[in-house]
Amino acid sequence: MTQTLDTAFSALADPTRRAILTMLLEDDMAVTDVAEPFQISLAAISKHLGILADAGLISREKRGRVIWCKLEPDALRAASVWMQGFGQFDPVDLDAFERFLETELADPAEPGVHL
Amino acid sequence: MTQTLDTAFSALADPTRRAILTMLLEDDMAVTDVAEPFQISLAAISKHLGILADAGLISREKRGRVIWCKLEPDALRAASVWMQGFGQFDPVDLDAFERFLETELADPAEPGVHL
DNA sequence: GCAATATTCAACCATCTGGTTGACGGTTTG
DNA sequence: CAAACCGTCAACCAGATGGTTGAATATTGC
Repeated sequence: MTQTLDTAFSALADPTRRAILTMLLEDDMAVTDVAEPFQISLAAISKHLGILADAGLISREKRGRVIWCKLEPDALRAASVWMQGFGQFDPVDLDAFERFLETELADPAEPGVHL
Repeated sequence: MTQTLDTAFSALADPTRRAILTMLLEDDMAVTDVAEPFQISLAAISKHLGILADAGLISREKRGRVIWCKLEPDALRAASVWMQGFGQFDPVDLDAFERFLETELADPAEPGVHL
């Protein structure tokens, strides 16, 4: 968790990592379960989780031999504030967001439409 | 302007590019003027502007031998919506944003505090 | 204790990124 | 027309990124 904006935005730039965050929105998950829907190796997922953790976007807690991953939405605050300043965006349109998540969830890392 | 989220977030991940966007927030600028406060070469700035344009975050218009760069804040909308969904952030706190811009403007690409 | 499970580490690879320099193509201006 | 200016292009480079595989480290269950 170093330079908030640099690490947060570059963490968010990868579709696999955004898909992981979307999954964690539903509930905390073990690393193996996070990896399950993706075709890439567990080690690759572990790296992605490390990047998300460094950016402060998730936290990881070891209980027994399982590591639980938890979304940390506060880390998005700085980035969100920065962005909103450019567009005077309305507070989020939750309907649009729901539709959006469907496309994100539909196919975790395969690009799809994405607005 | 391909996958909106991928290109937008990765464009925003670079501090030089965020500094450029911040400068363009004030007014449209010619490429040479955009480059002026930075120590890197004009060609490097030209590349950054290309990346910002590909992400749809700016537009470029040639008038005579000068190319004018213009902020296109709409491109941030999708990314902003995506992010707000994770934190249910309040509509932007403009005071925080002002303080934030000061640190961004203080030293264009040198990291500084940044929240 | 041993085997299976959960996760990371280390080495490696191909590709992308951000920077450089020098040459080039338009556009003014003298 | 020639010189100066604006910006991009092309080739190159060092370092980061995202992926792989195989070995290593905990922890659990039989």
